[in-house]
Amino acid sequence: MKKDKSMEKEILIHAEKLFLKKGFALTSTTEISRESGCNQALVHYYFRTKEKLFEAVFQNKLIVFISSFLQIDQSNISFEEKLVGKIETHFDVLYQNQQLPFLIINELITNPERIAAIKIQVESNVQLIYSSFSRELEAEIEKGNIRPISALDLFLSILSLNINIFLLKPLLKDILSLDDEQFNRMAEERKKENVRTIIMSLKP
Amino acid sequence: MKKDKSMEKEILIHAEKLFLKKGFALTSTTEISRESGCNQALVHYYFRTKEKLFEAVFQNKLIVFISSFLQIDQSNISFEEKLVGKIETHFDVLYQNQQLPFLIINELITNPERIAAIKIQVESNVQLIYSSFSRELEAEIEKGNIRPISALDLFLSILSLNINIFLLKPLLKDILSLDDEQFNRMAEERKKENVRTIIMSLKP
DNA sequence: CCTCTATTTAATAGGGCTATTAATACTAAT
DNA sequence: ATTAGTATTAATAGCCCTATTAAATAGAGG
Repeated sequence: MKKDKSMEKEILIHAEKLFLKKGFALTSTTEISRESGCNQALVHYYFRTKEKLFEAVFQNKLIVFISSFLQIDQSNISFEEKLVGKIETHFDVLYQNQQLPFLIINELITNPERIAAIKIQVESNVQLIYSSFSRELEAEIEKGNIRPISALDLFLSILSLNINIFLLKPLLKDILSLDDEQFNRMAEERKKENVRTIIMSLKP
Repeated sequence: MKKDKSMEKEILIHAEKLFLKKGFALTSTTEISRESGCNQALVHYYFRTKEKLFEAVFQNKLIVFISSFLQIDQSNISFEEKLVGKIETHFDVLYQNQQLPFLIINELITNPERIAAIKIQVESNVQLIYSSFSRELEAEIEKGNIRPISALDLFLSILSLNINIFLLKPLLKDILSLDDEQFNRMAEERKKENVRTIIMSLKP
C-alpha cells in the first residue's frame, strides 16, 4: 500500500472498483476493507454505512456518465460534424469507463429508489444537452438535410449503440475468444460502425 | 393459491418472477417461498439449491431469448423484408419478456461462471442463425443492394437498439412520467424507429 | 515526556440467508 | 384401517454481513 495516499482515499478507490465490477448488492464492506488493506470497521468509520459509501462512488460516476453527452460545440462546423463529435465523445467516455453502463443499469433495475438520485443529476443537465441540440436538429430537418426524427429517438439510438458493446463485453470476449487488447480493437471498430449507422440512418 | 397447480410449479413461477425482477443475488429462497405460499424448506426440497432453481429458470429464459433471433424464413420475400421481419420478431419477443435483457446482462456480469452455460446455448443455435444469414447478407452486398457490413456488426446493432429501451425502462418511465401503457406505446414506436434506423443505415 | 485528537483494530451484537434434518400431514393403494 | 410413499412444515445449525462500541495505537504540539 502506498502510504502517501490516505486510507480514506484507498477505501474509496477499492470500493469503486468493486461496486463497478459487481454492483451494490454483491459487494460487502468486508471485501472492500480486505482489498484496501484495513480493518472492516474503518470503512464504516469513514463512510458510516455501505449505502453512503456507495453514494459517494455513484454520484461521481454518474457525473462522468452524464458528462459523456456534453461536448464543446464549435459553431463553425456542420451539424453532421458536430453530431459525429458527440457520438465519438460519448463512446470514448464509455470506453474509459467500461463497467459504468452495467453499474447504472444494475442500480436502475435492482434499486429503483436510486432513480431519484439519478433523475436529479440527469434533469439538471438535460436542459443543457437536450434543448439546444433539439433546436439544431429541428432546423436541420426543416432544411431537409436529415429525415424527420425526434431528438429523443436519436438520443436513444446513440445511447443504445454505444452502451451495448460494453454490456455484452463478457459474452463477446468469451464467445469470440478475445483478450482485452483484442476487445479494445473491436470496440474501436464498433465506434466507427456506430457513427456510420447513425449518420446513414439520418439521410433524408 | 390455485391448488390445481402443483406447488413445484408454483415455486418455479414465482422464482422466475423474482429472478427476472431482481436478479439472482437479491432474490432469497425465503422470499420465493413467501410469494409461493409455502415453507422455505420446500423450495429446497424440490430444487435442492437456490443455484439449481435459478438454472431451471434461466435455461428456459435463455432459450426464449435466443429464439428471438430465429424466424421462419419465407424465401419468396426480399432480403430487406426478411430483415425487417427478423428485427420485428426479435423486438416482439423482448417486448413479451421485458425484464429478460436485464437478467441476462446481470448474470453475464455478476456471475461470469454462468457464461459457460450461456455460451453452450448460444453456440448451438448460432450456426442456424448466423451462417445462413451471413451468406445472404454477403450476397446482397455483392449485388450492391446494401453497403458493406459484417453480419456481426449488423447483429450487434439490431440487438443494441432492441434491447436498450427495456434496460432503460425504469429510468424512461420515471423521467418521462409514463405509466405502463404509455411506455408500451412508446416501445411500439421505438420498434418502428429501430427498423427504420437499421434499414436506412444499410443503404449503399 | 505528556496529552489530545485522529486513526485503526478487536470483539461482538444482531439479523438474514442457505441448507439440512426430523417430524408431521396428506394421499392412495392394499 | 394400515401402510408406504410423497408433500410439507418447524426447528435449527452455521455463514456472512452490517453496524456499533470500546480499546489500542500513532502523531502533533506543548
